[in-house]
Amino acid sequence: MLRRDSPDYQARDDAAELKCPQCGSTKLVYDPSRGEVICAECGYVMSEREIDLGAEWRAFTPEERERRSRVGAPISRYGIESLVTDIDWGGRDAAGREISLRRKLEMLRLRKWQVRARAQSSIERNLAQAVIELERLGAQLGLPKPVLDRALEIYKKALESNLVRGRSIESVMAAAVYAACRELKLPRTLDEIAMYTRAGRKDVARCYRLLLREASIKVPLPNAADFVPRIGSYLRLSGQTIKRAIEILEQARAAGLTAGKDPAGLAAAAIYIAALQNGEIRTQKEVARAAKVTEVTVRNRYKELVKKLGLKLPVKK
DNA sequence: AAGACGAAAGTGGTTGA
DNA sequence: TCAACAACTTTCGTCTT
Repeated sequence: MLRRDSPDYQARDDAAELKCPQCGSTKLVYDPSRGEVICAECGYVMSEREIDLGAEWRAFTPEERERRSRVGAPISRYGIESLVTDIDWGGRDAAGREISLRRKLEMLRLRKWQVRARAQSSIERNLAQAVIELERLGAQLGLPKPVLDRALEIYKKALESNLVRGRSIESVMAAAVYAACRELKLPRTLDEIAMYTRAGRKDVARCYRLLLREASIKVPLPNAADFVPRIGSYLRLSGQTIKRAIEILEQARAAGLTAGKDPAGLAAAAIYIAALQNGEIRTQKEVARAAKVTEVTVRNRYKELVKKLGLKLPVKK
């Protein structure tokens, strides 16, 4: 995902110097909910894929740490099954002797708890796998911790609603991650997430819809403006241009041009126009690539926006 | 030569019967 | 479950810079 030739890659290196690579300012603001470091001067987004590995709480005493910690020892992928013991029916001990009624009753009780404990552990076992999956996805997509937390919450909900049975843990978790991204307005497309999942896009999409319906998860509609900062920073555009693009989108929304259109395409078109107006020329191809849509879509949207909104473009010489 | 443009045919997903 | 449908993509020829 993070290619060596992408601006993001560059940005990550630059972030170590705590200096904006665009304007050189040292005034940097960290937005933990998005996992982005933003230049306060020009709006440049650096190292958007930074991951917060720490806990989101602080503890000053060991007791506090104990109380606030929600995790235990690392969960190992293997060997969980082998820890389970079966208690046999039948009233004989290991040597084949009849055992007392008292002992039998005690064993009955033990067996009952054994079964209960195992029923619970099946959920936990599933969850353990799911967490592994979540961490893998999170690392590959470069998602900040709040998103991962939220994704796990959603996944647990799905698990409780019996939505996981019959589906792969992987695809349900991918759907949960996608939902969490949408909720927290961290624009990741379904394709990006599906790219790192064996289940495939279709499967993930189906699970996602299921989540929305069955687990009553509400997700705000995708907003084209949410895509702008990411695309803008990829193209190394100035803060003004990004601001202008968002303005254009706001106008478009007010004029009712955004309904049913691919938000990424709209964002790309707005950026293309804004860049042109500010003299930071980018080709349609570049913008399209950054927004992960085709030139044609950028073109169609941009033509539409210019026409319907009566936007003025600088005359080309 | 590269970018912008538009037409036409193809694709995957949604909707309504 | 199927067909109609809208939006987007792919492809390609033409025009502009």
